[in-house]
Amino acid sequence: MISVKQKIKVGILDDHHIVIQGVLSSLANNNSISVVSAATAKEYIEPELHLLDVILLDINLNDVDGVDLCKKYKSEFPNLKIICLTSFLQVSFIKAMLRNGADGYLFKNVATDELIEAIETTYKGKRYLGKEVNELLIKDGMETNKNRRSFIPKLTRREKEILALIIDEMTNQQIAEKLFISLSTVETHRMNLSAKLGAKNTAGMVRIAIKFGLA
Amino acid sequence: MISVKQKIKVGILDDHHIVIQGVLSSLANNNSISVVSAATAKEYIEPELHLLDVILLDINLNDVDGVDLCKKYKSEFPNLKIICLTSFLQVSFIKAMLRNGADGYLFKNVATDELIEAIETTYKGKRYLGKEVNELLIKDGMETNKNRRSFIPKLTRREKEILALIIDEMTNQQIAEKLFISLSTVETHRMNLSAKLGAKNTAGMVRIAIKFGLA
DNA sequence: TGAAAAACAGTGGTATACCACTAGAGCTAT
DNA sequence: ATAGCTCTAGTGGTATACCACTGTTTTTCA
Repeated sequence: MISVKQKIKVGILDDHHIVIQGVLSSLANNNSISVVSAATAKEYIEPELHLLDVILLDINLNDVDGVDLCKKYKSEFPNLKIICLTSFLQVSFIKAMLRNGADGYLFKNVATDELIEAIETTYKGKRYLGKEVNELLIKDGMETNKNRRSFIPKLTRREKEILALIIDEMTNQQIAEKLFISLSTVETHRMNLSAKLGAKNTAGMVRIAIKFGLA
Repeated sequence: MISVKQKIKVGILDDHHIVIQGVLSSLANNNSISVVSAATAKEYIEPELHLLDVILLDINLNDVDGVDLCKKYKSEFPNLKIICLTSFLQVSFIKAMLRNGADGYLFKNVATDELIEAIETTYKGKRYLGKEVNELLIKDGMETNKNRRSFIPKLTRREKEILALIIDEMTNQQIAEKLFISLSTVETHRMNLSAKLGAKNTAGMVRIAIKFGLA
């Protein structure tokens, strides 16, 4: 593929040099991502925020709360994608970050592949949650479900209907015929479902749906 | 689509006229399937077996055991596809029929769509089990699992590995790279998995795998 | 009753899965 | 040691899913 596409401009804000080093080396050989800014204190990176497509943000910065920072950055730069990269693997933190506009959430032991995928995915406007993060939310969702408060994404009636048919091995075409709607409509619903569930493809959608108890 | 393809030649053997009538009317308007033979006793249909692509076979024939019949027909006409169409929704019968070479198993309350799909699927050489049948086998598989005897399809080490990666939302390409094998190989494994699990697509594979406890 | 949400539908792609078929290499258990 | 798996890999195609983007109509409910 010969294309002169723009590299994704990434920034890092993290207390620990070692983390920054790790990310830099992970992304060094990647030709679709360039780290244009890295800092251990927010003062150093804030003047460059407007240049960034994606920022990797830690939660436990020594002087300020990353959760608040997330909200602040997101309101100042709505187009900036924020990926939380942290060692806090706690549902409360994850939910707080997502509520405050974070586009991704990764555990610090993330593999290079996943880091790259997270950056590319959020850059494209989709949410990306690390594997452990997803599992944690699902587990939490099932538990809190009984407590009337759940992280289970709210699906509309039609979406649930279509989700069930997808799990039932029907193709979009078959679903369209069954529900007397057009193929496009089914595809649209499917895209929305995929986004709401945070799935990357059919396999993920089915897995998440079943684990959420939606099937 | 303008094509002069051969219709699938189907036969029915069932005690009850009403069932035969139902199948005939279900398939009457279908232009890819033609019912060329229907009978309430085996003597009437056996001379025509060699003409058939697919036969719908009941289990509880008044004079003879359909399970044995299945084995007999299959050995005489290996290319004949046998779909068991019965009101016996019991695991023991289902297993017996499948052991004896049946290609499909449907409950008699089957919808027209599913009947057609079953015929087309088995005609193409794939196994087709009705929805209720599948669920029953899965449930049974999970229960008997504890008793050291299970209907869970035996997957090879590599197949399990690949199945897990599929459920983990990886594409064939990504799996190939991860396992250092070619895309073709992954596709082959995927096809085998799909067949072993009796799934029609990724969605089904994931659903069945999770319900079998393979994930 | 008016705004928001949901459902519907299209265009125009690209990526991926699905499928039938063949076939060699390596291992493995009677 | 040989028949039968398992794993590997290919060809060449078709079907389906994926995706961004835009827009209209219908329903819901504050």
